[in-house]
Amino acid sequence: MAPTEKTDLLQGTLDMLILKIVALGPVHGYGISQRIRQISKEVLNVQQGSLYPALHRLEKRGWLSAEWGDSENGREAKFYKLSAKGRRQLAQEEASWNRLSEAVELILGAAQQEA
Amino acid sequence: MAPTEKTDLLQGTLDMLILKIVALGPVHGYGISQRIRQISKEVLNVQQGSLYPALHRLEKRGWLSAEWGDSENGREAKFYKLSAKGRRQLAQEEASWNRLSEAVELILGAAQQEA
DNA sequence: CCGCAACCATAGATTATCTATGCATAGAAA
DNA sequence: TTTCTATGCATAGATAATCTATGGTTGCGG
Repeated sequence: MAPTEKTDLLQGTLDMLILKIVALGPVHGYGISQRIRQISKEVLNVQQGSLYPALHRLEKRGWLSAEWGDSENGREAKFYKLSAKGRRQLAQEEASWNRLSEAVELILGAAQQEA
Repeated sequence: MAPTEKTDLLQGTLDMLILKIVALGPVHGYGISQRIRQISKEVLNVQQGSLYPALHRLEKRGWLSAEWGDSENGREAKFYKLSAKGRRQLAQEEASWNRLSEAVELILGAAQQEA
């Protein structure tokens, strides 16, 4: 019930995470969620109900392109590739993340100060 | 218009930031937003429409207690103090933040790997 | 044949934050 | 004295992100 426990990821980072995974090489949707989980050591768990709408959103914005193909398990899967526009977007989002997370760290690192 | 630019803070961190600031000593609402802005070097800017509802939420959950008093500028202001429960909550949220932000860093740090 | 993992997808609920607005007062500036 | 700005609290409504809950298909191991 505690708000921090029911959140599987930090709001606002999903697009960046997806773009980053796709930047590592073409991959299908299901594989993206697997890699995010694996690389994050089981900490980040993207729900399918978050993943697929996000992928469609990113594609619609021209940051990803999609193409049907065969997965490693011999099944139909939609593979995504990063576009040049997507690469620029990823860079921007990384910069923004760094800026914001550093700012949060500043607050968390703030020590008691006497009046 | 880009989603990352219109965000003044990372979603989900506001409660933690407020609790942390209040943990530094009793402070009124307006002062909380000022300190967040100052300590974060003008990066984080909490809107009043986000701040006050958040304060009421935190108070209702028993993490903060409020009391009217006089501000440094001789004006009526509501001062907030952290409760024991709030202190525990803050610790939890910090732990959660660390876990999640480290996970994000793992993804961002992931390098190309050959198949 | 049955069940599960792999794959895609959408609808609706929940919730956080922002924008826009409103009000009141102290002090500086004009 | 009037006016503007900063200080201070507050709410309503819009926006948007993510989750929960579904639903479906197919390949493979038991």
